[in-house]
Amino acid sequence: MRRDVFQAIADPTRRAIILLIAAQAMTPNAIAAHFDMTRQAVSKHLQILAECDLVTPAQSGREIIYELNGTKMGEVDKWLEQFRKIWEDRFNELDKVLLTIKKQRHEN
Amino acid sequence: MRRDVFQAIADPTRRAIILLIAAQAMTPNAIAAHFDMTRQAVSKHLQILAECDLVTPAQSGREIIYELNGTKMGEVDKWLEQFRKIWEDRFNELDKVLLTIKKQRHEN
DNA sequence: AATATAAGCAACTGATCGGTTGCGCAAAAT
DNA sequence: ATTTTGCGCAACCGATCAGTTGCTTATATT
Repeated sequence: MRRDVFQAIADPTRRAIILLIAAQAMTPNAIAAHFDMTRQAVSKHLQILAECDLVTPAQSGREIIYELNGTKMGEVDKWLEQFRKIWEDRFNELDKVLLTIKKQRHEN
Repeated sequence: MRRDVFQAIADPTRRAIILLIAAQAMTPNAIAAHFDMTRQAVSKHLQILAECDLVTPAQSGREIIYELNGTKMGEVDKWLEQFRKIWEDRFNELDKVLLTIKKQRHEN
């Protein structure tokens, strides 16, 4: 059971769920309605997301509302930080040739 | 064959490889020396990383030097961008109670 | 020319994954 | 009080995965 954030966001369905409840916290049934798959399947994904604290369940009567824990996403961001410098430097190297392309990137 | 960047960085070994060649471009054999696994296993990982352009092979005689394509990591960063606002807002909501914690976070 | 080395490719294997169906339980609705 | 609804849990299944061994090819070395 290696449940880290990276493995959690690897699945496209899981990413879609995250995006969905980012806008609005939801019950498993409500989430499942957005996908072509069983509630149980969605529940499994939610369980995985909950295991690594990407999502927090809040019981309300017989319903369980899952909401996004946005903070946890920072872990991925932190890992990415290591490379941010590299891909910035890479741009600096190609200064002359890619200067125009760089400009375009900043324009949109 | 769903070879997206997210699936690529899901594997811990793959992340380690990325980190390794980020510092220094390497041949499969050189990379394999850093892990407790066969060269072929590493080669498979490299193939996956290459398939989604996270890594670029450069033939040099009979050797193939794999180097990191840092730019590609931006795709993950772009996806993360959607949530950056959320996890910043979350902090603003909890203003009073978490102010001290926020301070601690900024101190280290 | 013979040998050693670097690497990709193919076939196989056990483990994990994403999904299903079927069940039991507790909260709402009737 | 009975039924419906929302949910988690468990067992099962086919597909994919991470790793292995064995082979071939091509470039260096001797």
